[in-house]
Amino acid sequence: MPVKTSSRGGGGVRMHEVAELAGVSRMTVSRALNHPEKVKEKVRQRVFDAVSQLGYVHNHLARSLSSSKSNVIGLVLPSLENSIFAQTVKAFSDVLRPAGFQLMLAESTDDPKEEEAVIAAFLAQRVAGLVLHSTRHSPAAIRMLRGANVPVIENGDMPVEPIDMVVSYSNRAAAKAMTLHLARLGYGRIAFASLADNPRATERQLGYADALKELGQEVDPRRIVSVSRGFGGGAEAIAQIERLAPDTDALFCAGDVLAVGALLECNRRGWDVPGRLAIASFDDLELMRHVNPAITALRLPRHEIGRRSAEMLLARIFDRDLPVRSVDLGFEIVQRASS
Amino acid sequence: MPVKTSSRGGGGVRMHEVAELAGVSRMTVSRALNHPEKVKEKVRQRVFDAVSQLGYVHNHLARSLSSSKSNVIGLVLPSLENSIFAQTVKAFSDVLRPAGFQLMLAESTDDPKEEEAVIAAFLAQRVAGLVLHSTRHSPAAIRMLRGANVPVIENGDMPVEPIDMVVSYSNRAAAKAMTLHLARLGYGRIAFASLADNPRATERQLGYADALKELGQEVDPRRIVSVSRGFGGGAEAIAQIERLAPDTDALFCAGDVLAVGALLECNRRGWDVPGRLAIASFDDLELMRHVNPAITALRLPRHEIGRRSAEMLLARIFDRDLPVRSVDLGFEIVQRASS
DNA sequence: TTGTAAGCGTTATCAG
DNA sequence: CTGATAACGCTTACAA
Repeated sequence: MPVKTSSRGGGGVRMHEVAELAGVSRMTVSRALNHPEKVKEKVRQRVFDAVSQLGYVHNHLARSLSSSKSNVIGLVLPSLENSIFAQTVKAFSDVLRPAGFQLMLAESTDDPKEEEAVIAAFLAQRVAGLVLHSTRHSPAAIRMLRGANVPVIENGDMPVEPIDMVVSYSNRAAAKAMTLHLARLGYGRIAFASLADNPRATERQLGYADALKELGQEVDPRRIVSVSRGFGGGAEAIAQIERLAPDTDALFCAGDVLAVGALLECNRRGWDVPGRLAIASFDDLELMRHVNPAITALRLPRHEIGRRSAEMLLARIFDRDLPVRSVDLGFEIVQRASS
Repeated sequence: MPVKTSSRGGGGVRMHEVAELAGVSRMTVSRALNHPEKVKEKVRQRVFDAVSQLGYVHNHLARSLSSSKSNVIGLVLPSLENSIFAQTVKAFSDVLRPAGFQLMLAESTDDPKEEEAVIAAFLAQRVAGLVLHSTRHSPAAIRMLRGANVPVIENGDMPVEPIDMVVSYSNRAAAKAMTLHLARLGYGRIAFASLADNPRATERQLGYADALKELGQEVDPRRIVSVSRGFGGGAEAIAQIERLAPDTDALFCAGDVLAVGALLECNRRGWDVPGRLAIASFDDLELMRHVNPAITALRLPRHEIGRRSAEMLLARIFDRDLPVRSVDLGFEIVQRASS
């Protein structure tokens, strides 16, 4: 028969032991920890003393299981390496940590099957809320999310059919606006550099096409170049343009890194920017302001998206009324020397 | 025939219901889920069918509580915005996800008190392991970690007194090596651009001083410039050098972003690099190879650090023998056109 | 304000 | 290979 011992090697201190040392019941310890105001000051102090004396660490696993309330939020990003997501993650953390929530992170690689697996894993952890930086999901994923009855925020675009809540901007509208901006500046042969296998880049390309249509121009396939990720992709774009459509006078890049890569390649070749070729970026990084010339870019409210998303999630978790479920935070064109 | 729905409104399906539908006990369901090989194929199939028919989602909270085994790893980074950490996070994720582990992320801002709070929060979640990208911790934090008996990896430097396991490189040794490299190239008045409040940058500065000493040179305080973070900091460094020590012939930057900022500022001013001023970076980013001229840099095995750390963590979690507890992955000097 | 009893949903253990 | 039973450590609901 197992002997009940008060001191368990390596296994950690239990609430019960804190209670004993403080001379109260487990419930009082629990309350002192979760709702300090509901315990008389003197008792509370005794409890806290016992906690620190024993080095007690509250078990949130047990708490979550018992209370059916988790304090973990799951974040699914297309890529963990992309620095633009860092701003969003940071914003989430800034709001969530002070509220006592932890962040769980995973990568979907923009693959619906992979995203589905990650969502399943997060639901298994009983996350209190979920943030998806994508708007395309497998039917199974959508079914799981609806069935789980968990607050969900979609982030990467304005989805046609939201799962739950949305905080984003429209890739298509933003790309259209930038293309029109370039046209207004006088550029008449605008090229678009895109990334393959990236649904957001695809939307951006649609926006580019929308703009050309509105301008009464045909989309010239020679001016749509699909390149690989990274700075090297920007250089590829320049090479392709020179080869296929050398009379191009402006290049709109689907991503910030691409734009910088393209600019640096122009620098290297001695092409005048914007004289020989204007460059514009879909996304704004600090770097955009520091290269020579500084790059015209779409400024997207990355930090604000994270903040608002986190706030809406918390509101839902705490059953507060939500005035809106879908927020379009828009974008801003920052005109700089590259165009 | 209507699909059998759970009797509990959004609360989720329990293992018990799966067991009933499959005509087995809960234990068999549990085994089928956790150790499929321990259940007869036919039964296993019945269980899986029941699972998908009911949309059952395994409750890892309950599993962890009951088994005292968590499948979450906590990662504490100095900053969530710094892109160099993205590589590490990615590497962790690549190893941990296939092994069935989730990643929990938090920011310490290089503040021991904040780190302590984050560690406490992670321990409360009963993480299976912890990764700290820092080597300076509050005494209380160290006490908690030792008491918790959790595998810990330290990452950002080679610590004097490791808590548990270490996978890193030595900031001091690397900085010394780069400084000596610049000297060997003929630069005799090398400046160092540092970041305030960054313990790793402080170590790097010590390495810089070590090298000068070895070269028989005095450390000239005019050549040690402390600047703010970001590309702007690089520009500040150039301005300070011009003002305080205009005869400086090489600038070693404590960070990648700083180095790029400095180079771009030189470009802007028309300073020849490396003719007027050579530039070297402590850290290598893809960007380093693309700017003009490409920047000489220390290549640190960021991805390898993440991979090895994750592997060692898993080894410890699964009680496998660990040949070593401390790994110095070293560094590499990549000589490019900027020096 | 504090305590008691009964779970929360799973797994360890041991018996069959 | 499968099942019964007792934990895992905490909180809810209610009683005092």
